[in-house]
Amino acid sequence: MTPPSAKLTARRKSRPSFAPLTAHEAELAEFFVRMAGILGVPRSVAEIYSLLYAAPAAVDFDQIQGRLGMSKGSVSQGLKFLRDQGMVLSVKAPGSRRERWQPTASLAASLVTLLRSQVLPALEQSSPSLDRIVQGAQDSQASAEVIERLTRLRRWNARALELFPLMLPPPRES
Amino acid sequence: MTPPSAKLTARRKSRPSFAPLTAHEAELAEFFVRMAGILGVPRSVAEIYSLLYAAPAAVDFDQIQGRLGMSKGSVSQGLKFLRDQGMVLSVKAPGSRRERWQPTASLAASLVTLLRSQVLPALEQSSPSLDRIVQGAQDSQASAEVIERLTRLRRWNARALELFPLMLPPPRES
DNA sequence: CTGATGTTTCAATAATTTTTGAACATACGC
DNA sequence: GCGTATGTTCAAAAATTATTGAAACATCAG
Repeated sequence: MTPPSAKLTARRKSRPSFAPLTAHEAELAEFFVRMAGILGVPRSVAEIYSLLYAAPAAVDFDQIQGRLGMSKGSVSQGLKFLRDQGMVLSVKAPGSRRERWQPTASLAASLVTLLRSQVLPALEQSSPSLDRIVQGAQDSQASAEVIERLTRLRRWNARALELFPLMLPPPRES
Repeated sequence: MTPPSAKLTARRKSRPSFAPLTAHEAELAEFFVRMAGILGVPRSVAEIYSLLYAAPAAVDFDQIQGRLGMSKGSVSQGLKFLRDQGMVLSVKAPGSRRERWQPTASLAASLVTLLRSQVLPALEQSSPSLDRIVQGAQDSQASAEVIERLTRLRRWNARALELFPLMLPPPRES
């Protein structure tokens, strides 16, 4: 599979053959993958972020694909996700169309954004539901115990809903 | 499929034909399912918990299976999960072998336990990894920027690891 | 003791999620 | 403006995760 001479096959693009991850890079990736897993973020996304996180400089599309050995589709979708979450940003080298990626400043902020994007919609959707449910429990002659439980649930939901926006201002446009 | 008369088929056990969920019960279940989804807890487990949560009294195995329309296997596994997380407990009616289930007192406490069970192992596993990684970055001449990032990551990890045990005493045996 | 009742186990199946790759769009350097 | 380097889309395949159901197991009432 490996061409005898790189020069011969490299007439056109000089496909660079990327280094596999170092042991440390792989270990860091496992860390990010584990943590991401808790929030339901797919492995490929965590791997991409990890690579950028430990990189000495911004990394371009082909390097990501090459070093992680994943498909173009995955890299594209993974970067889209990370971009949408505000976890990475791209810089363009002058005189090249190619984008190069790096993590944004604060991982903490990114995580809050990520959490918010998962939890907030659920909370919002639930608010009217919980109102109806508590109402229903009171109308039917539910036990005091159950009404107490449900009311507490609603209180939590409302409180979380207030609290979340305070944790960080919503991501602004660039 | 439906027998003409329940009495005829019910000679032996009087299979009780369970009521489907009320609208409010279903809505509450959706709430729990959504929230559980964030932590990767399967739908069936959330449904079981929800049923118990809104029930006026402890609920037995067959009722859970019947009202939720799920298999014995799912009910058994779901209860095992909830039991292991300390989210439900069983009471036995006297003179009956059958267990009846109800939610434990504090949902909040249960959630912390659940979170812990997901996050703690990841943190613990990661600790030595991160040490090695930071070490490696320093040994090789990584950029100050990267070393800074990795060091911060390790600090976080360590802090979280200290903090978690404080949030709630580990579940004690009964 | 024993047999029916109540529960667990687990291999097979179903459902869901993730990844791939080839076709399609875009825009930039020339 | 053209042609191609650069990225995106999306349907299909692969991988993962959840559910089922039948058989094994356990336990207690009689």
